[in-house]
Amino acid sequence: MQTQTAIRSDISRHSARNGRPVPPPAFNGRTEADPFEKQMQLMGAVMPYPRNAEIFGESDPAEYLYKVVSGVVRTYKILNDGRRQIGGFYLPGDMFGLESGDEHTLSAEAVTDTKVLVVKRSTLVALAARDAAVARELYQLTARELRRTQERILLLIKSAQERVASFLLEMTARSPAGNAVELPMSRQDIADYLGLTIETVSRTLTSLESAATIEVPSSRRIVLRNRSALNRLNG
Amino acid sequence: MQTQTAIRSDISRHSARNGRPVPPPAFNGRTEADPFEKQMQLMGAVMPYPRNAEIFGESDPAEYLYKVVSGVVRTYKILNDGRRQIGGFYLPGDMFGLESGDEHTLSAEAVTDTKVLVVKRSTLVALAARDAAVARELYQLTARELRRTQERILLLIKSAQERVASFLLEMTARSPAGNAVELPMSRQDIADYLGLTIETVSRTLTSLESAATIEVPSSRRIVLRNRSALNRLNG
DNA sequence: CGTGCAGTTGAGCAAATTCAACGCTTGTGG
DNA sequence: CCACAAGCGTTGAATTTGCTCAACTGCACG
Repeated sequence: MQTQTAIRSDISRHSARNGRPVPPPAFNGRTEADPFEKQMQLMGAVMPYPRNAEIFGESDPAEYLYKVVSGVVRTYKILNDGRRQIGGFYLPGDMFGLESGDEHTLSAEAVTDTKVLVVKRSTLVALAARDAAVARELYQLTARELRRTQERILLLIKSAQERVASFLLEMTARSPAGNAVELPMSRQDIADYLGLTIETVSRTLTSLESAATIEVPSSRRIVLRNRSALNRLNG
Repeated sequence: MQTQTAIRSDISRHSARNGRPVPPPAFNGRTEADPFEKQMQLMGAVMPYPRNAEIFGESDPAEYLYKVVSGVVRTYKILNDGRRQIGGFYLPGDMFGLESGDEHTLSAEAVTDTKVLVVKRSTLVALAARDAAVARELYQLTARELRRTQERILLLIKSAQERVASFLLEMTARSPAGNAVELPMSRQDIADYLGLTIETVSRTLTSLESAATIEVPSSRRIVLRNRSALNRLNG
């Protein structure tokens, strides 16, 4: 049992701006502009969310699908004892809100100021019914999400060192390039993602640093010094 | 870090019988016979697998989809340090082998003597391209599996007591009825499913028993005596 | 009746958490 | 411009949890 985040105090400071959909601007996600992409953009609207704003809540009707245009999003669930488990971080180009059913099983918040492409699910589903390519894409997206989730499970049975190492490798792989990552999320976010406490995350990072595996020039910035050591930890 | 199963000795005793497909017999899964069901049965063949036989391996081409007709199946992955993580248990009526991509990410084995309906994935995908209802079904199945996997993640951040309690509740909910469950799997299987050791599982069960929350008349049989206590633990 | 396997139990230990204190940065108000 | 509060991150010490190693029981099978 661990404590993790209880109820976070800064959420309500920025309440979700339910602004009006604006016309989709130039899209700069990371995936190529395939037909599915284009459909999404035509059907959807880009919405801005300030840092820590809620994008949807745990039991909201799952009316929309979302794609990150810029910024970073986290999905999470609060357990009844107050702990928080983060389901995933979504970077530009990633889609989220794919759970089945009529209601979301997770909540979603903006980690940083974020722009999100929002598409009505029913529109997409209707389109999928007519266009097999769209249906296939929808299926693939979900299957990929499933695969990622299964990998998370493997993560969660490992030691703290292994979890942190895997996390760093994952984030580096998903970030622009090179051996350096700018982590957009707090230690608490990382801890709640990995199922650890902030203290353990912090300690693990310092221990990796003193082993010359990584460098931590500033708390949000990490440089990978010895990638093979990390890979060895990765299991 | 934990040890869990290293390499299990009894696997090779029963090698996978690659028997010839037999005509689908009367289907007795738990889901209703919708059109999708019927398609599956028409396209597929029921294959028998003896206890502990491998149904598919981790890097096998993901050529088929599977549905449990009778018996129980486990999917799992072996980590490079020898530990085993069980991805899930599949009871009659459940489908497995849904991961995306060309290769399976998990292996699958029969927990008990099992009959499995096997359907060529390409056949189903081709059908999905023509029939939107099938496509939708395929999507729904995957989305449901995703949801279940997300719930597993919540399980894995909890304490040993909570994990075992959740497991018992899950199995009871999925089993025929009543407050009693016949667990088809070994303690090792349970441990590798919950990310614990067999000792911890065993101790937790005895502790639940001495708290009068459950009864364990025989090691594979569990009676739930105080469901609300279990639910309280469930988080 | 002995062997092997599955499960339980116990004692010691290692890892991660809890509780607590402290430093650093940032933002705010006087 | 400075003082100070608040948030974030790090570090230390004590504690708890679950793991490791080991012994032992019950049971099935030859």
